[in-house]
Amino acid sequence: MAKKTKQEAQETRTSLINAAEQLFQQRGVSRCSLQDIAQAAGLTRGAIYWHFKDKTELFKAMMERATMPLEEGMATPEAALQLSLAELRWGWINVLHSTVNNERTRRVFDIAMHRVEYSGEMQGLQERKLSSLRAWRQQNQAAFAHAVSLGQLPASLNIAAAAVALVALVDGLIHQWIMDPQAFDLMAVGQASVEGFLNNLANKAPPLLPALTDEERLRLGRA
Amino acid sequence: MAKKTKQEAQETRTSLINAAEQLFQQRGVSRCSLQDIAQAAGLTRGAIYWHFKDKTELFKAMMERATMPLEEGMATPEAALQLSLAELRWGWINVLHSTVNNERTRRVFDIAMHRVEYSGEMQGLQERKLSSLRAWRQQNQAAFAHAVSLGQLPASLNIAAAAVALVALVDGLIHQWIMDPQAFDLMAVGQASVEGFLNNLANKAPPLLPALTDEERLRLGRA
DNA sequence: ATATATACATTCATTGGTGTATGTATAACG
DNA sequence: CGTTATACATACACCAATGAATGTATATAT
Repeated sequence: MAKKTKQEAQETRTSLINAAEQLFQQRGVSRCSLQDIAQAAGLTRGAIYWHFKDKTELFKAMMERATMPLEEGMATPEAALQLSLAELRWGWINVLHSTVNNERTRRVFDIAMHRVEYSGEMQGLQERKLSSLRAWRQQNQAAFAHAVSLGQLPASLNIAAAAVALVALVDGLIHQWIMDPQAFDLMAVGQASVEGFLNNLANKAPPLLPALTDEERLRLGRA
Repeated sequence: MAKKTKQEAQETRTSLINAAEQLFQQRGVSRCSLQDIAQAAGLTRGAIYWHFKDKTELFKAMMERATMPLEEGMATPEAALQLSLAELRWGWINVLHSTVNNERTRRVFDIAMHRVEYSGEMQGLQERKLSSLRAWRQQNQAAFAHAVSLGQLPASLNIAAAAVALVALVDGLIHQWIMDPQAFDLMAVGQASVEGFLNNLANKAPPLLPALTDEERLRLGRA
């Protein structure tokens, strides 16, 4: 077959990634062959091996294309030190928004969460995800520290724990929603949850719950 | 080779599951063969095919063994209607506790979250997980409704959204901790988060954050 | 005590997938 | 306008893994 224009070559590359994205989600990464992907794109394995070293590299390219725009939305570590709580909320809302409204983001989240095994060659991707998580925690913690310095939040606040919890909250919401999108309105519940969380960091209401009883503490002792 | 006692047969069965549990976590489910598992258990594939139909059934048996004790800890739908917030908190703390202290629970969570693809034969397992999630939400929502009826929580509370958020919070915390256990103390942060969440459901503090600006709302309009 | 079902081990046939080597028509370049 | 690098398609060799078939020694039931 004939050589294509550089322009056309890029188009086949993206169409390969598109096909991979679809099939990865449908059948799982390890359960669809390069043959399947090439065929779905109307090409052959030759095209894949020309553009990518192997399936792992194809997968990485697919992830990169989808996560790059999201990571650009993150503040730099220095900028995070000046982040206001309103800006922090805005960042989270943006994440939720692109999760709900960007089909590609949704698909790739689904793939990253349920259709791939993070072992062997893919191990590096989990560490990448981990460092991304750490960055989110850092950003939130910095914003909390800033709010404390402004007196918006009490100095007694455990900002590290609060950052972990807020990241967990949103991550968990997205997780649940990807699994079952019609279970709830991610934008509505997400926005309310984040705002509720942030608002409640400031107040010192009397605890509704009594402390754990001695018996309960004891029962935690056994494995 | 010789026939074994029923007692011994059960022991080989569990040792097969043990080996699978280890290898699934280390290499990922699809990346370790039945040969690998049998060998790790000091047996052959014959033993596996005797006790299990195929790898999927072996996997299911492994999951079942680990998740059964956890699901027993859940209240029945009728009992959930009478659940107090303190009992709800106790349930969550128990989940956190067995996540931290039970090595098997930890391993299986790791496998279920990062070392398996929920496609094809495994699809059913995702739906199982989904129904489990729904059950948790239902249980929490019922407890919230009960607390509202007792006047402990305001009638204006969106109990469905609150249930979603609380499940997401704990799920997200466990998720993050499994990925990076030394990042934070799951028991401490988890307990504080759950208690904070529940306590804050009751109060009506003035919002710290201003409403979204018109410009922000506009920016959400575009994809 | 004999027969039968059990609890595996061993062997075999098949296959789906990978990586590479090779072919080839044509853009791109000088 | 000829040459070369490009952008694939095609063909080939090579497992690694599966599932089923078969073998076999011994609990277990009767």
